[in-house]
Amino acid sequence: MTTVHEKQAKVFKAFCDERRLRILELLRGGEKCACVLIEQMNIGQSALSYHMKILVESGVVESRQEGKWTHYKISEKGGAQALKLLKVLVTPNAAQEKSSCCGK
Amino acid sequence: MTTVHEKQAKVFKAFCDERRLRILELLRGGEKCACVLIEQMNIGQSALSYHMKILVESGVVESRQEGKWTHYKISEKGGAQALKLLKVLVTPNAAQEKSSCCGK
DNA sequence: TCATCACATCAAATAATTTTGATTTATTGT
DNA sequence: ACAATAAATCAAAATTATTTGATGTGATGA
Repeated sequence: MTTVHEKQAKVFKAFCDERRLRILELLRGGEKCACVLIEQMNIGQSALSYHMKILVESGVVESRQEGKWTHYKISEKGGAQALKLLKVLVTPNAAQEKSSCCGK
Repeated sequence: MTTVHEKQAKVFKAFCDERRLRILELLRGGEKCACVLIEQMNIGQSALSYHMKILVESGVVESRQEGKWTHYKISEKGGAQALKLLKVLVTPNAAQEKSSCCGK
């Protein structure tokens, strides 16, 4: 079973790790193929693949196959959705309950 | 030494964990004291304290001491900063490099 | 078809995060 | 000053995440 919070957490997994932020920074410069990311990142092929999977599953990055190469880029749609979700998460509800505790 | 990516990752640590998302959801309803969070969350006192520390360090939540009670709420400023940062992270750079790889 | 390349996947090892229970610190009321 | 309470902190255990090296898969070109 996968809760709504699990799904939301998945989106932000993209941004809570140093290496993935570095990858995203590279992708901000435009679409990159995996081989470029590997050499720019000083990371093993297998580890990169692992991080790319997390990024793609977050929706923030999309991949495109071209022959035997895989190209990655930031997903406009995914980015927009992440922003929208974050906005909700940090915005107080319309209906504010009064904290009924601590004598307050 | 703490890199810029470490600092950025810290902000999104707030959102990449199920339990912290649940806490944030509760805080969206208004300021809550730790004791309320503990009973609503079904979590140990010590574990809650751990998560609250991460949330506060992310800047997204602020705490207020009132006697022996600690109250937490979503930080308007912190939320806005997180949004601003996320927008940058998912927005392509003005200067797009052309991927010089894979014969492209 | 065969060898090669790019990347995904797997299992094991390693590292980081989270939970738990005990202890400490600060605050309150007696 | 003392006992009681809220919550932070600590160390150990439990759980997850990440890296590594080996192997698998699909595409390419000879």
